[in-house]
Amino acid sequence: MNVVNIQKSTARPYHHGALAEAMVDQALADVRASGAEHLSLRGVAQAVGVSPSAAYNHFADKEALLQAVGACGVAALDERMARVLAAHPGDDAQSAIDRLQGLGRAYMTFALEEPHLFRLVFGPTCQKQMQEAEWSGPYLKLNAALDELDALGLLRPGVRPGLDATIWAATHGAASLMIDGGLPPEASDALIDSIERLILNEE
Amino acid sequence: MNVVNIQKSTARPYHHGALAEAMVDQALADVRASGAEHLSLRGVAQAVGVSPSAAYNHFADKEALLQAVGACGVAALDERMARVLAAHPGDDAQSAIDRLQGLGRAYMTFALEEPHLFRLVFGPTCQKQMQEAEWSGPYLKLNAALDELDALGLLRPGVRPGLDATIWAATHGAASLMIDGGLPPEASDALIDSIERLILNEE
DNA sequence: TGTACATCAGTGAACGCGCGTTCACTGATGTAC
DNA sequence: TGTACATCAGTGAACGCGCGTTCACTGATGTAC
Repeated sequence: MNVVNIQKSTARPYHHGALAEAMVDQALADVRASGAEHLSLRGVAQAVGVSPSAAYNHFADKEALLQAVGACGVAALDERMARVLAAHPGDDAQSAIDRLQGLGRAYMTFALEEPHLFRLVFGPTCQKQMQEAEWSGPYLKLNAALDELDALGLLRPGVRPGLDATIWAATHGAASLMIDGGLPPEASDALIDSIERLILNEE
Repeated sequence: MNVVNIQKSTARPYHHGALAEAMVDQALADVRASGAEHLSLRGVAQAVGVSPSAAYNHFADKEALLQAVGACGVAALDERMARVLAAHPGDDAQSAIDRLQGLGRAYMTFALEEPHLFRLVFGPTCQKQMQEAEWSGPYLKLNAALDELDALGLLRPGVRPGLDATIWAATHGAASLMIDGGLPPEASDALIDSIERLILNEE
């Protein structure tokens, strides 16, 4: 008899209020769970409790939603790297080395813990974002870590030019290969050791 | 009036004869052109001139076809690398260095020229193949090239353990990043220079 | 302070599509006697 | 050498599905006077 009232009090408001954000969150969760290639706009809308077409008030198309998810992925990686830097402040040699090690480890850990997100971030869907400056965060952190090592005289002479790209490539490649089974997950420690042997002055 | 005869003489035989091979070839072309994610079993069947269900006499499912395509991709990469080795025989230092350089360059060129195939080969579809020994070809070639450099005393001391994985990772990472726009295509030369500076004894 | 109205953010039904896979079938092939 | 028959490799129709996107619409919001 008071069913109407109960439903009325429970009813969702007609306007969601933060639909764009809610859809990105849901899509992020879906991608994390099963990969961008299985993401469904309709599925996201349904999970959020909204009709399929509502999405088009906030995103041009499915790809735009995926790009937003990709941006979250970059942010997540960047945050992990920032945490590493915060955990190893200090101007001494050991701190600088720890920072570089930690950045590489964070990168590979991210890939192993969030393989689907990692693939989206670096995949064709997010190409444009990568070409633009979206990447400055993680890349600049690596670059700065190398500059610090160099300033402390820890790098072998002549080795610094291009080293940022090389180490990024090595870390990224190891991450990718570990995800796909080309290298075992334990390879990350060996990689970090190997890189240090290559770039640091013998003490 | 002799339409029937003409058609008869032109008619395809009921049995294709080499359908499996023809489908792999067609699928390979399709993947090359537009990526594994857009491959359609029905499309391949149609292009080959056969009904959609005919495929199931030769492949368990679509993924099996894709794995066969992936195997072709690995073979193509391996062949490029083999050609490089053949082009630089010789026991001298320069030949050994040229071989390593050439292998890396071939790997990155393959990625840039065949990005879709590269992604398939290293993507989740072919994970099992990667974990099994399918990979021995390219990887063993790299490993052998490093052994040769080491035997000639060209590597910096202490640097050889794990170097195969590190260089594979760096090359693979650079290839991936160039495909996705994270690094410009010209980065491959810089990468090769950088690696040489890292691993070779100063002359 | 109240009201008209433009704008915004939803609904829900429909369009049109291509897909992977199954099934009962038939034409072709090759082998055993 | 000829024939029966098992097996192989196709056909083509159908199933069932979920998808991205569009469209005309309506309820809610907020702003100008």
